[in-house]
Formats: sequence, C-alpha cells, structure tokens
Amino acid sequence: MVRAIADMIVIGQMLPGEKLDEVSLAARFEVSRTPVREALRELGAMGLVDRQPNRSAIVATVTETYLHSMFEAMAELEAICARLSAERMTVDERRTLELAHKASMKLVHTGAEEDYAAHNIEFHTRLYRGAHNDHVFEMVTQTRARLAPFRRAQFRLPGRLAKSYEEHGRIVIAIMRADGTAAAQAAYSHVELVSDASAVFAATREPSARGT
Amino acid sequence: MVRAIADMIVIGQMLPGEKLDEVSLAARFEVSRTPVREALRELGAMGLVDRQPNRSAIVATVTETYLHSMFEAMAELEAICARLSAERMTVDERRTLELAHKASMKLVHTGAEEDYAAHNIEFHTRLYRGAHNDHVFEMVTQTRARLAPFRRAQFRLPGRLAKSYEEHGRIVIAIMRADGTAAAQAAYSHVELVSDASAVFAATREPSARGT
DNA sequence: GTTCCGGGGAATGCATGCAATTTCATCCTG
DNA sequence: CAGGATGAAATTGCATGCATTCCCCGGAAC
Repeated sequence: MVRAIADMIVIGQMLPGEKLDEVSLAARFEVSRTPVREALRELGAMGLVDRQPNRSAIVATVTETYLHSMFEAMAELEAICARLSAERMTVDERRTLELAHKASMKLVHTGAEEDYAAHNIEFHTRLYRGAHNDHVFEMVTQTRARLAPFRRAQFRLPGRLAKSYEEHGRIVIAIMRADGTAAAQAAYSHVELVSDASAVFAATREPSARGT
Repeated sequence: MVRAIADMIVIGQMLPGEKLDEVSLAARFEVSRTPVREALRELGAMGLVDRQPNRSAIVATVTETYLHSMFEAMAELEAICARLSAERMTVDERRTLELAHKASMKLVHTGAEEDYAAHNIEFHTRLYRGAHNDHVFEMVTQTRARLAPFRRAQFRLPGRLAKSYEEHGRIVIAIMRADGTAAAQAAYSHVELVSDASAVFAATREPSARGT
C-alpha cells in the first residue's frame, strides 16, 4: 500500500503540496485509517510526504535550495555508480547494457518519448545495480524517487532524446573500457544536464523542514 | 519517541537481532500500542529495524555483504563531503574545524576514549555540514546511524586514537588548502581504516531483505 | 534419541470510538 | 466594506478490543 501511494506521488498523480487525507485514502483502499496512518508515517520517513502534528500529510514540498542539493547529490551518486560499474560489472552486465543502449536508438529516431523514458529508467537502474553495492543502490533509488515529482516531462523538450542518447553512449563506452574516471565524469554531467532540462518547480512555501 | 528508540539502537543498548516487542515498548513509554507501531514503521523505513508481517520487529540485522556495502558507501559519502567542504566551507567553518581538531590533540595524549569519540562525531558532522548540501547531509547522517550498531568500541584498539587524529589532520590540511581531491582521498581512506578497525559482527541469519 | 504434530498462549494487524486540535464559514464590529 | 472573532464541522492522535497468525512447548510415534 505504501508502494501504491508512493507510486501515485512519483508518477505525478499527486502534486507536491497536495493534501493526503487519511479518511479519503482509507476509503480509497477500503481499509481503516490505522494502516493508512502507518503508511503515511513510512512515506514521511522516506521523504516523499511532509508531516506536521495535527495537520494533514502533504506530498513533499521542497525549497529550491533543497531541490538543488538533491540534484547535486544525484549527480554524485550516479557518478559513483558509473565508476563502480566500470570497475565491477560482469561481462554479461556490460553486454546487456550495451545492447539495451543500442536498441534504444530507434526510440530516439521514432521520437517515442514514453518508451524512451521507460528505457531511460531501466538504463540507469542497470548502472545502479552494476555498482554491486546494495546500500548505494538504495540511496540512489530513493533519491530518484524523491526527485521524480520534480522532473516531470523532461523528454518533452525538443532534441532532449538525442542528447540523452548521446550521453548514455559516452557512459557505455567508458564502462566497456573499464574506465571508471571517464564513466563517472560522463554520468555526472549527464545528470547535471537533466537537472537543467527539468521543469523545476520549487515550492514557494512550506519549506519541508527535513533534517535527520 | 522514534528518536528515543533510534538512540537506544544507535547507542547500543539494543543489539542487532533483538526483538522490539510492541507491548513492552508501549509500557516503557506509557502510551498505547498504536503510536509504538507507527514509530516502528518509521524506524523500519529508516533501516534501523527489520519488519516482517506478523513477526516482531527486530533491531536491524545485516548480512556481511550489506554491511560491507554500507562501509563502502560511507567512504564515498565522506569523500564527497570532504571534497565539497574543501571547496565551499566559509572561513569561519574552516577555522572552527581546525581549532576543534587541534584541541582534540590533548584527548589523544590523555587517552580519553569517550571524549575523543564525542569529538570524532562532532568533527565528522562538521565535515558533513561543510559540504553545504542538505540531501547529502541527510544520507550520510542516516548511513552513519545505521552503521553505528556495528562499529562499537572502535577506539578501544590501542593506537587507534593517534591514528584517527593523524588522519583527521590530513583531511584538515587539505580543506585549509581548498584541495578537494586530497580531502576526498584522505576522508576515503580514513573511513576504510575505521571499517577495518571496527568490531564487525555481521548477522549470521535473517538477511534483512532491504531494497527499495 | 530424534522428529513430527498439535494445542495453548502471546503477539501482531486492523477496526472502531473518543478526545483534542485545526479549519473554515459565518457573524459581528470598527 | 474590511478585518477579526467565534462556533461547528472535520480531521488528526491515541486507546481499546477483537480476529488472525505465529511461536513455543509438550507429547507421541518411529
């Protein structure tokens, strides 16, 4: 169930700042309020929703500063994954990555934004797995989920597909060469560009007071 | 309350694998089971406790592989913080860091393990803050908390205090020079050594099935 | 002696009910 | 007409109760 709510947020069915009413959610999932409350608490710990005492949980809202820090962190994490992938991927993993990348070329040509977005997620997930570090995988996955509500429609911008494909290519080449440094650099700048390309709408109000 | 339970785990009052009974905790905090359940859920999301359906929550237990991945991730994160600190710390932050470091020298001489451990935490926290990236700060703080139950008594080993002090010194020097690369390297190897020095006891069973 | 089976106790999962706080609308006042 | 106060509805926080599941221990069979 937390998965279901999380997806609703990540997919964008719920926009940052929107209220998550306990009774509505309880009705929607046909359960009592108790499990809903627990799910919201969990989502709060994951950073996907903001909670304040005696106030409705809302889809996490984030200051521009914090959003920037997440993008920067994402770039660092992707760089780590790329570097470790370059050093550690098995031959099978490398081959699969390269094949998937090459196969995505025709999605670029046909301009299939939806399909390319799916491929993109898979591509990056491969990178995260290739690092062979479960904790890094968790962190990067969770960061991506928290970033998702803010990078909607990144492939709508003209030419972005081709650019993304080219950048992926650079990462793949570095990984095939087992060149960790180059892979890290390529991955870092890739995310940086995504961050620029994103329709970044930061919360004007309600600076989600995070900080463990 | 989640803070209280989390502290009990991090401080080491509860050992990995130990059961967290809902009714006992409810009695201990003089509340009903409901808030306890929610707290446990939150701790589960934070990775400090493992939960399985219809089974007691237990203090997070971790496979040796996963523990290793956390130490490696910690090294990477500390390296990032050190590099960013070298690039971004204000003059005030740099000065305070250096002063605190130098002041810790006498703790090394007197062999005050407890006090040095406190200083150590503060020193690293300064590094995390100096990176001026809130999300990285969150990640590194949470990782440290999850690692804490497994690195108990790292300063008991003879000579570890002096070694730690020396390594801190290398980091400080690099930061004062604004040499991000050197700071990152120093921080990385520092954590690596801590990982070796730690009394690493991995869970034999119950491979905490994490993975977002 | 070991292994399999079953029952009692205990603990979790969830629903419901009540108190406390918030929120919104209406009304009053300047 | 604008702004603030007041009261009621709605919503959250927590306690309690019951159904379900699991765990543990004793006993019997091999």
